[in-house]
Amino acid sequence: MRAAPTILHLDMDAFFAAAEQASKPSLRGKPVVVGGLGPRGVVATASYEARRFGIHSAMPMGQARRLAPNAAYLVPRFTFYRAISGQVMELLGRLSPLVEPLSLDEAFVDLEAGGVADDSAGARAAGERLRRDILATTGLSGSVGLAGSKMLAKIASEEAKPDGLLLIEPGTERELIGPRSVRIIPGVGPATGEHLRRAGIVTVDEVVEAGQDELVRLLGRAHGTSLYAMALGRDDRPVVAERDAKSVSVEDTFDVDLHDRLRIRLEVERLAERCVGRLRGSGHSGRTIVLKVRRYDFSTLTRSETLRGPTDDPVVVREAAARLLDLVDTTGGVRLLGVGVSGLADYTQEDLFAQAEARAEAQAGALAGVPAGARAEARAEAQAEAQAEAAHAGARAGAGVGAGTEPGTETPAEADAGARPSEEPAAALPEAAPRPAERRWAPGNDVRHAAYGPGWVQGSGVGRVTVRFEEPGSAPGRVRTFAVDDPELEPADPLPLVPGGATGASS
DNA sequence: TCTGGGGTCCTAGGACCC
DNA sequence: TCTGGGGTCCTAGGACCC
Repeated sequence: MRAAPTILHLDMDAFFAAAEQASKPSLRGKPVVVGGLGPRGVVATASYEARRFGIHSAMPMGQARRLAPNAAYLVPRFTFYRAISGQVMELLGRLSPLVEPLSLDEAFVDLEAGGVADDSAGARAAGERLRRDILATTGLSGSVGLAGSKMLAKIASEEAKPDGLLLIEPGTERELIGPRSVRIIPGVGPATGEHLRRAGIVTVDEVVEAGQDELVRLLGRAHGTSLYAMALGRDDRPVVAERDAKSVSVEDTFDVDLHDRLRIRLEVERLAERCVGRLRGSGHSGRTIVLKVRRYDFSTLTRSETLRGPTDDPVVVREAAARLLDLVDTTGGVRLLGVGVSGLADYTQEDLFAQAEARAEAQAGALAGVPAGARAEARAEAQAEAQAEAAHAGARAGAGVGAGTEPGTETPAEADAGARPSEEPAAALPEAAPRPAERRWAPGNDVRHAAYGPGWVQGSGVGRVTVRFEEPGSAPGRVRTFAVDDPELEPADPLPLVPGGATGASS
């Protein structure tokens, strides 16, 4: 807790929905819901107009549609949001070298480290200027919290929403948060909140009264001590600019439960390859393979296997995932499958492949007649050896591989593309299907018509697609309907929200 | 039309080692 | 002769966040 409120927390207001409203004039002032549009979709973001109907993040789409049948329902366009996020993060970077992004729409900034503010007046001025700059360059509003610690800055931005700024003067935090619900403290969710309520603890002041020992008894060592400190306003966590990724994972929920064991296995293998594509894209290899299975009854289990050394070989990961699947009873059906890799090492091993392959082949030959699992293990071990040697020899293995690609940033389409590494040993897998019409013409996607110009998909079905022709700077536009295979209509990139601005989106 | 996808951190038990 | 006591790694599950 520092003496001046120089930690800033920025949170963009209803980010995905606001970006859609900014890019689609006819939706401004209207309820907009962004999220999965399939039978098992949930709300990612609801515009403030939609929130008035009771719609909120993580709500099942079906429920949202019942509450607001006339709202606009759109698929998320991550490439577009990422481009806007990049503009915002760039503005934050001008304030300080210490910027800690928490997601596409949220970040901490250490103003003191940037030398832009060392007291309340300076911090407030920097926050107000930032909000103006964000509006000018993106057309969107963000809320700013300023305080002497991360926790309080985050609480402040939440209180300031929407489109506001709140500065918590150091020394006033106890009176501000004391009477409030414990749920305002980041990290206290539904389960912890309920746990505390049953112990008679509802407000932040009551957390303080309970004392550290009681909280540790109720919540465990780490959670108990940190909650007690937070309730007292004590939080010395620094703003950290670079945080290393700890894991990479991909998962799919299926529109209908999967029962066929072969199909389940095939999906696991595809997920494993997609996961490796992302792993490599981020310049990592990893040692622990995790399989996640959500069953028909929503019960979720994970099975993991730790290899002798890190790998980014699609075959090794695929075979490990398949072995893990053998440990799982899928009777009754499966609604979600996921594959992840953790225990990440900071390099890829592309230049080690030749060695590893040669070794693995030699060993596989020696192991003829040994079960597949054992062969894969031998292969992983051979790789681990090759890697250890390379690391020892140069410590520069894989430097620069995957440059320019951030982890976890693909759109579904990009992820699909990345799912098939060029070394691709998965010839046995079916070819990627062409993008189905439902995806190509998903509601919200940008299009361009040879005669009518830029617009966006309002809806599609039974061989037709309805397009509204408007763009960020235009007046609300008109709607026209076309055949889904109309040669004059094609998908398009998002247009800049602000004249002269760049979206950076190219896909 | 009940419940996404990508993460982080913590706990707890057993194995293993000194 | 009723069993030690830590660390560390691995696995599984759960809470939480956006």
